[in-house]
Amino acid sequence: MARTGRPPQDPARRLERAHRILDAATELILRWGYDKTTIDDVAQRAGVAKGTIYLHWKTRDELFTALLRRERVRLVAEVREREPATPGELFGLFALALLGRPLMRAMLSGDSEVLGKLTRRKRDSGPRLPLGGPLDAYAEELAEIGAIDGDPREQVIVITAIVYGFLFLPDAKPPDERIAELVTTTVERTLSPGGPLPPGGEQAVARATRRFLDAMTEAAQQKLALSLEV
Amino acid sequence: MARTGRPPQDPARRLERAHRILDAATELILRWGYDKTTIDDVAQRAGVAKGTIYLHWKTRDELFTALLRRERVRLVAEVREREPATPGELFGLFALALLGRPLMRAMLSGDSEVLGKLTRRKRDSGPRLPLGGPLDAYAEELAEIGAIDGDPREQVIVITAIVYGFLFLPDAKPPDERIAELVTTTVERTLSPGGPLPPGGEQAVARATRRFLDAMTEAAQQKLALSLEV
DNA sequence: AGATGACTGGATAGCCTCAATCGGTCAAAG
DNA sequence: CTTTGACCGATTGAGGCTATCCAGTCATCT
Repeated sequence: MARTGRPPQDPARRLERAHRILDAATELILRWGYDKTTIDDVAQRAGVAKGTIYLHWKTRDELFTALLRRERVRLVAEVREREPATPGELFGLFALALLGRPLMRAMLSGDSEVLGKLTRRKRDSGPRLPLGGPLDAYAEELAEIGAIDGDPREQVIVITAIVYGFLFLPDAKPPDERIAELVTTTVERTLSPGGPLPPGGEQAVARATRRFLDAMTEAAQQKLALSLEV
Repeated sequence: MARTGRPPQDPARRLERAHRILDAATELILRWGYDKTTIDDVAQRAGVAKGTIYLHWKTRDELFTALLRRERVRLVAEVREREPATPGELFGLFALALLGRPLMRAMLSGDSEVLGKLTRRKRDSGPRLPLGGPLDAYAEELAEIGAIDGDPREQVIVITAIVYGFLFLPDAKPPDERIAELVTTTVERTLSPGGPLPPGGEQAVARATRRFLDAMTEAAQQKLALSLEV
């Protein structure tokens, strides 16, 4: 993703500069939308020359990709820090984190106001929710533990639908925190088979949840790294 | 909505003609989208002269309004015929009926491919789901019976989110019938507090559900009538 | 009376041209 | 070496003009 030459003088400073550029880009895109945000604008706001941006990314699109990947890393980190112990808590926190990230929401809803011409391109390719293949594995694991009844793959669809539905509530009445709680209880009730978990089940669920977030974190960070250094 | 003069020769024939026009309009709008469907097209397909259409509706928009209202009447009728006895069944059937009605789905999702310039206008004004005020009353009633725990108004939001989420599943993998089932069980699990209903509760729920559908039917039919006569 | 379709005028699509813009490059500067 | 910003050329969009289209009307016909 980044330039092909060897790393520059001070990798730390270089990274810091990359983040400064991404900060500027994020701000401008949220303010003016993707179409109206130019590389010159970003450069000026980041306090670098235009050419410098091209030392980090080959094209405008790659800059934007990096930006989204950074968002995802932060989103996952935000969720992980709160240490959810159940799927309900997990997705409640995901919903909350998504609600607080306008760029992610624009991405998921295909908001053409913000994304401009990227609307179709990114939406068709990228994953709909910032959860990749690990989600299926997680559901599988929960099923084995006995914390899910029914087909795990189908439950993944159900959960996706629930989170989506809450994110794009027509007039989003309750405050974000309340929406997150509602997601939590809805997911909880939907997944739980009714019966109690086997002994040690809760710990197993908590461990599986932690592992899922670790996997997400790892994957997200690797992707981001591709966008920040060779 | 319709013309101000007195009713024409044979009211029954007039009504049949109105429906023929709406049939033609529905077909064309689904095929070409709203923007590209002209009154001339509709007239030709319905086998009437253009002026005749204006004997029924004052403007193009009113024709479209009538069309949507007819869709809603049919949707509600379809659900009611299947006699759902619980909220779960009710919303599962709603989801199923919505999935089978492309115009309604386009409306709800704001599909600009189909709706063209109507996208914003209608979406901002009309109700998001074809469920009006009666829904709140229904939830209230269920709460009194004991079939809902928590704030009924909030549960309405939850249910709305669930149905929405399932309707616009990113890649809609399961077949429609399965989606309907999933909606049913999700709503069931979300609403019920776990404890058993009081004696006679099931009948009470079934009665409330029937009443809700009656109210919806009545309201929808009245609105449609406004679009078809005087 | 009800029904028709030719007609109107306001809006829109298409097209062209020209100027400004902006993504991307690279020779020169530091 | 890293960084810069003037420069290049493709793309975009404003402006203007014309031809077409189409919602809505109404004189005419049945």
